[in-house]
Parts: sequence; C-alpha cells; structure tokens
Amino acid sequence: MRKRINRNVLLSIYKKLYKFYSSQKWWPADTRFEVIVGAILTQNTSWKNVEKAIKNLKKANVLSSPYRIGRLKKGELSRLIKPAGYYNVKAERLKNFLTFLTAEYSGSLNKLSHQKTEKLRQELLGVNGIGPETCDSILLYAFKRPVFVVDAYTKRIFERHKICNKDLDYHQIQKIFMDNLPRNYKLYNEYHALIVRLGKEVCRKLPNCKICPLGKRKVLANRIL
DNA sequence: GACCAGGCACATC
DNA sequence: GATGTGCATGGT
Repeated sequence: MRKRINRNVLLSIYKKLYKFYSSQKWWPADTRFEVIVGAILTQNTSWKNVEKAIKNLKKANVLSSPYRIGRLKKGELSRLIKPAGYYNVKAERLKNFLTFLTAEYSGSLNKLSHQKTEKLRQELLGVNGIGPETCDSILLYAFKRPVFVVDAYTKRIFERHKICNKDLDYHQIQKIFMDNLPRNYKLYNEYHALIVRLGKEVCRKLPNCKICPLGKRKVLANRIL
C-alpha cells in the first residue's frame, strides 16, 4: 500500500520554488516544431549542447518547417546535431518523427494538434525514439496539454525528500503529481521547469548548498539531488 | 581523466 | 518483468 501524501506538500514546494526562482519561461524555443526537435535532442544530454545543435539547424535554415528537416539526408542531419551527442540515434529519431508526421498528418503539426491528448500520447509513443518523458514534454510544451513531465531530477529530488518511493516507475510518479495538483497546464509547465532549474543549480554545489529553497539542507548534504 | 547531462531501445536472463 | 548495455558530445 502506497503512503498517502499530503495534498498541500507538492503545491507548497512549488510555491517555494517559484518564489525563489520566479518564472522560467519554458520551453525555450521559437516554434512548436522547435520544441519537439529540442525534446528529442535533449534526451540524456545537457541543454547547452542541445543549444549548439539547434543553432546549427537554424543556421542551415532547416528548422523553419518539418518538411525541410525531412528532406535532409540522415548523414547531413547527424552532422548538424553532432554537438548534442548520440547524433546517429537522434538523427534517426528525428527522421522517425517526421516520417510519422508526413504519413499520418501530411506533415502538418497543426493537424496533429487537433487530436485529443490520449490519442496524441499513443501516437507519439508509437514513434521509435519517443519514450514517456519526451512524449510528455511534447504534450506539455508543444501542445499545451496539462500533463506532468517526470525526469531524472524529479525522481532524485522527490525520492530523497521521501515524497516518492525509490521503486516507483515513470507513470506512478507522474500520477502522484497529477493526483495531488490541479490539472493546470501553466502550473505543470512552470513546475517541471523549476525542478530542472533546482536540479541543475543545486546538484553540483553539494554538499555545501546554500540556496536550496526546500529547506532540508542536512538531507541535501547527504547527496539528495 | 572520471563523471555527468532535461532518455530510449534492444538484448539477455 | 527486471537488469544491463550502447549511444557521444562538451562542461566541471
């Protein structure tokens, strides 16, 4: 039997984070398509490296529409996204998404955006290379659906703060957040972004973290994040 | 030079 | 079903 959590805990952590960091203005991208490309490129990769890859794509003028990337040869695409790492797999994954979009929606993100959330999720998960987190990032940040994104930071931070059990999988952790927070797109958008900000900034500064807004530095010092 | 970063698919047991 | 492994760059 799972431990029941206090409904207010998640919201109060959110408020602390927001007060401390303020809005993160996510997702950092100019277009919906750029969000999707970024979501695939950032898989297990620092955003700094993804930025370099995105810059290359923009410079080559292929990020303005799915059609343009779709026309690139895989080798050429790999070369452009090289700084983001795993460039061969990621080129394949981008291609897979574009093949799906072309085949099922005539290459139109607008058409895709009319689908209901559950259908959209199933379709995205059907693309080889799009797993739960990438899928939910796309749902949340590209299509503004109220879906909570769980990532490595979320797991680490909330496990160590005893809010999630260590053995919970992606969907179970997601459910804890979604069952205990209002289903609100803006809230989920900001919350996930704040968690990433906290993870990035605090993680490396252990064990002498002075800025953790969660106020549990003793636990933090034991390598919480 | 080791370790990490906004995962995922696939092989093997 | 659980666990292990390959994929790869660039910063600390």
